[in-house]
Amino acid sequence: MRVSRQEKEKTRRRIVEGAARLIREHGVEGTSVAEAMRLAGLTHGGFYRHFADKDALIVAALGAAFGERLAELGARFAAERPEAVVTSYRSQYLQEGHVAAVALGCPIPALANDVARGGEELKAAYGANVRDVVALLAQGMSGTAREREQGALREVAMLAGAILIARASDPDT
Amino acid sequence: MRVSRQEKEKTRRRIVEGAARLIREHGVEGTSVAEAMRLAGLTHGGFYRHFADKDALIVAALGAAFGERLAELGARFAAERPEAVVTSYRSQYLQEGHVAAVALGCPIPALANDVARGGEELKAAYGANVRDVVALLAQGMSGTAREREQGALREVAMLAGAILIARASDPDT
DNA sequence: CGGTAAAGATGATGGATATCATCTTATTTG
DNA sequence: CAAATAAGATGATATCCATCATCTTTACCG
Repeated sequence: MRVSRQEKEKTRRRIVEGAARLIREHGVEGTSVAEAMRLAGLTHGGFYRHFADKDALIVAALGAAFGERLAELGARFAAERPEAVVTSYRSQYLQEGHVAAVALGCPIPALANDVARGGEELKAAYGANVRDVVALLAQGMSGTAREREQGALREVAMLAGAILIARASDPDT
Repeated sequence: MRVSRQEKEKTRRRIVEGAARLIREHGVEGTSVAEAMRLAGLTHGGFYRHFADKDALIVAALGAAFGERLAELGARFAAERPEAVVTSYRSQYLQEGHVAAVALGCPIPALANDVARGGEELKAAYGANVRDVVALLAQGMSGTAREREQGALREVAMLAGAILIARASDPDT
């Protein structure tokens, strides 16, 4: 049953947003096309009306996951003084809630291994998005432009590493 | 063709050490039992003479990967002043060579996502090994015991995050 | 030293999954 | 408004993989 153009667009969005959660929680290999479609309320059949192949979905889903996160960070800059953002972001990031909420959490730690083992296109998208996050966060740093960039990168690496390790360990560390 | 007891033990070691490389490079799901056996010069058939199931191999391989790393760190403490170890470890860790050498590199970043999505047993093993690494590294820190532990943990998180991000990005960041 | 059991090989089996083919039904478009 | 077309459903197909069954050969135990 064919649906209208806008309906198709909404469907696509639903698929991508669902997939953005699935890949963070179960990984790229752990996410099947059929499951992504099911989560969007569809069957596997129509998938190729929206994407060339599974890889294309993954790239789109990665973008959506970063989009959520960049919006969150942006909102924080709109609401607080820039110098306060780094501290508040860090304390929110390191909360137990974020460790548990993989599916909606930051994609930098959640997808790092998957992307590292993925194709060039995926790495390019991930890298560009990481640079965006770092650039945003650098606005809340002090020092020269270079120092702020370095500081933001170091901060992101530390935060991502901490979440990664926390999620991969039993309730300790 | 049955082999001697020592031969079997050597075979097992070969399987585990090969798997320790494979899982770091291709992930747990990306590593097949058959491939691990092939890398050890065997066929898939004999696998269950050595392990109850694939999970058991993964746990053993994880332990082997951490073993390599702990030995490396230990050797560093034997060769340098404790205060020098943190700095030298960091500079070696962050080298381009380590980014490229996933298969033989530190398992903390290489396996984090896989372990986070794995079973309890795997997480327990990972967590315990991370604690060992942190405890060792803490010997090269200054301050109270608590501060040294905190500093080592922060250092490990930062290093792992940096490698993770570097591997998941195109040649930038 | 002979019988038994086990290491490893070969060859199923069953389940999962990406992708393709086809069908139905509704939207476009001329 | 009718014909063309496309969204989504159902149903293959082919591949990969973990695990099991069975066979051969050789180590080990009595």
